[in-house]
Amino acid sequence: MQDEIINNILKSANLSVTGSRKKILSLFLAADGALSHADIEQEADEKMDRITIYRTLQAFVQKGIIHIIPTTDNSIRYALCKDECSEGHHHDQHVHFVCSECHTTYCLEQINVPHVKLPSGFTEAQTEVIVNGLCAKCHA
Amino acid sequence: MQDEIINNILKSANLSVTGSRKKILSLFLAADGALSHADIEQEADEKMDRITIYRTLQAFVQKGIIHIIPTTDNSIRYALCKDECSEGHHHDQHVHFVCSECHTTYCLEQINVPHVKLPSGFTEAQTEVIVNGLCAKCHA
DNA sequence: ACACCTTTGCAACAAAGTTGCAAAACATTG
DNA sequence: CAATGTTTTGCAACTTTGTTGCAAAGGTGT
Repeated sequence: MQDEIINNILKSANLSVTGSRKKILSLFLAADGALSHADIEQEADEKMDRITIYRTLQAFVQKGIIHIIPTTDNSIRYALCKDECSEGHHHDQHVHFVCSECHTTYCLEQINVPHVKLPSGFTEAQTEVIVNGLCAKCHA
Repeated sequence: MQDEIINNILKSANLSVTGSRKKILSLFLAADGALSHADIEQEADEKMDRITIYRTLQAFVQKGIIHIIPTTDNSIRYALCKDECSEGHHHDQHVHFVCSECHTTYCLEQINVPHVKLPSGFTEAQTEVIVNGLCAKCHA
C-alpha cells in the first residue's frame, strides 16, 4: 500500500525503482523528523552500502524529493520535500525545529517564514529558519 | 594597536595569550564575513598545525568569542560574537546572509530576528535565520 | 525474453576530525 | 628575571566521512 506512494514518487522524479531507493524512501516516510546519513546507515539493517546511501541521497536532493536542513554540528540532515518542489527548484519556505534534548528535527510546515528586510544591494533567494529548543515530547 | 584588543578578548575569556590564538583572532577581526576551518588553514600562511586550529576554534566557541553559523553544505563557518556573548551563553539573535555567488557569509547585526510562533509544547531557546541570495558586491 | 541503460557494490583513495603524549610556550610566583 | 607549574602546541597514529572508477548486478522498455 505504501509501495504505491513510493513508486509514484520515484517515477515522477524519473528515477528507476530499485530496492535501496525504496528502502530509503520508506525510512523517510516513516520518520516524523529529518534523517542524517548516519541515521539511515543504522536503520537500514540489511546490507546496504554506504556509497549507495550517499548516491541515493544526492539523487533525491537533486530531484527535489528531499531537502537539506542546515545544522550547526556539521552533520547534514535531510527531510522530505512537499509537492511544490520540483527538480532543481526547492520551495521549502518552512521553519525547521531542532530539539536540543533528543536532537530530532521537525519541519514545521504550517508556520510561515517571516520576511526579512535586507540592506540595500542585497537580494534574497531563499530564507532558512532553524529554531532550537525543546520539542513537545521532551518537555518535562 | 590591534594587539591591545586581541589581548583583552583573550584575557577576559580566561585564555592564555599565545601566538596561534592571536593569529586566528586577527584573521577574524580582519575578515568582514565568517571563516571556515579551511579559510583559516589557508590564510595562516605561517606554519600552524591543523590540530591547533581545531582546538583553538573549539576553545573560542566555548568561551563565547566566536559562534557557529549553520550551513547546508556541511562546512562549518565561524564568526565573531558580539559583546553580549559570555561563556557558554550565546546571544546571537541576528541574521546570517550567505551570498550564493562569492559564498561570503555576513552577520547582519542590525536586523532583528523575527519571532516565530511554535506549536504547543514546543519552546524556543534560540532562532537562527540564514538568508541566501546575492550580496551587494556580487550584484550585477 | 532480449538488449540497453542505470544502479549497485567493491576497492582504493582523499579529506576531515579526534586522541594521547612529550616538548615547547605561557603565566605566576618569589 | 629566573624557576616552577600549568597550559598549549605539534607530532603520530587513527577513526570517520565522503569521493571516484569500474565491473557485475539489477531495472526498463520493446
